[in-house]
Amino acid sequence: MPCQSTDESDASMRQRLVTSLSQSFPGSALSKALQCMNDDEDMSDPLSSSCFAELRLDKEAPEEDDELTSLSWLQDGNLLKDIHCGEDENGDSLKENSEIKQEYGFPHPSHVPYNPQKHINSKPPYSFSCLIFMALEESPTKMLPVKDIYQWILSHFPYFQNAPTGWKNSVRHNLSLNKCFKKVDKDRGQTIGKGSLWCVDPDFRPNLLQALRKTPYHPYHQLQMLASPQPSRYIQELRPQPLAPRLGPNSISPHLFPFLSRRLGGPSLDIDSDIKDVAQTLVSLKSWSQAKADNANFAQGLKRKIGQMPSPRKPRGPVICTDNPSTDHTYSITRVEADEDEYIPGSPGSSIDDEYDFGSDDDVDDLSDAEGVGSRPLKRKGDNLDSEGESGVDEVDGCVSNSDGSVRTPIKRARFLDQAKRHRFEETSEEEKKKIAEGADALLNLAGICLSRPRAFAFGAEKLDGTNEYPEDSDPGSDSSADDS
DNA sequence: TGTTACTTAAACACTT
DNA sequence: AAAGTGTTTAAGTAAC
Repeated sequence: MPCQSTDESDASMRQRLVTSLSQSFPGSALSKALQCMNDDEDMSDPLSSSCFAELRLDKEAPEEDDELTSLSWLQDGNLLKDIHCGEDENGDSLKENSEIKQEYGFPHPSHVPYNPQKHINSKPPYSFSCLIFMALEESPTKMLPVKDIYQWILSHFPYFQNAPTGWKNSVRHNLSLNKCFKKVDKDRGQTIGKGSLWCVDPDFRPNLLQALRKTPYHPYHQLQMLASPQPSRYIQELRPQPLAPRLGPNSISPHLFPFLSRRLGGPSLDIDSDIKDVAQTLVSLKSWSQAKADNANFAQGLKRKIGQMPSPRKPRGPVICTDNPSTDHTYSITRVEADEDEYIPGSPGSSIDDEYDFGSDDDVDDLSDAEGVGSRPLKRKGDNLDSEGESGVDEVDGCVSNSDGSVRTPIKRARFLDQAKRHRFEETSEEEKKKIAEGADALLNLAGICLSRPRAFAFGAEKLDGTNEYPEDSDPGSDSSADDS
């Protein structure tokens, strides 16, 4: 399934990209930024400043087959299965259409950026608790009756408009059972008719943020942010630590996607700056793809290095409060410790972000928190006693029991901290691996997108209105090497 | 293989 | 009484 190749010069490619994106975002800062960049012809090798610079200059892969440069190895492992090339007369990729027409109710394919307004047949990749959380967070008062939660979900995820009504039951079920949500006291004079107002329990908000971070398709939120001049606070809080973030399969490389990455990882809320970043990234990707074709060792070395990395299916958890899934946001969650590292919503450096910081030397305690050392058992709503079999904490000596029933005593905590230190050392010594992994993640992302939607650049080319119109021939992988794969 | 997270379905009580 | 809401139980799937 060869992709269309292009003989266009980089300049003309850039021009077409600018034109297309400008049309997609008429009058926006992005258009201006693109035009500004277009006027500035001095686009000196943007690759050199990206994470791929190191990959491109990799000299350690002299042997093996040349066809690796064609990225065909991506397909060897069926990584690109179900990915098709081509467009229909409307400019939509055939792949896109095939997904729209896919059988109803299936989970959204992981290799395609999720657009809830477009992939209306795809089951949203968010759990109900995440959906409820988003609804509540986007509410001005941070509290909603179930009816309005239904409405928010319906309006933001049209999938549910045709879904069986059972999903409403699931929403209510979640509200009832999920400890992250609680009813607002009725004595506040609200007259909302039936039922109560529901809100997020502040104690568990970090858990929900964490859960949302763990879900793929953060870019959806990023796009929402672009469209919204004042993004919801929780979106801002979805960011990881800027220092040496761990990138998961769906994470954004700060080098390749500075805009998205900054949205997830940086404090800046300078929209224009970010838009310019994403525009530059788009052009950089094109330049990168051409530079890549010139280097026969590129993909080969990348492949070899990826082989040293953990399985791509295994999430390397960009964001975790703990390694223990039970400490997430579930019905039996463990509370994020507020005593040692009190969570202050929206405040920089609050606990929700600490788990990202592997870059400082004094963050072992942060790690410990991230591992749930300071976690506290969760009691079910209305319960005065810990549930049978649930983890518990000894309030006297601070021993913490894990969800597996083991108790983390102070001694165990010390051992654990030692493990955390060792882990961090390994992290440091694996610095190169991490960089390669970041590049690999981004490359897989890029390759999947470029082959499935040959005129799209990751998430950046998606229109803010969600209509998915892509710049023509802006595909960084549409060079001949990738076409043959 | 067992555990956990999550979804889905269903029943039932309560409220408006 | 009907509809909506809230709670609870149970079964099933998927990932780890």
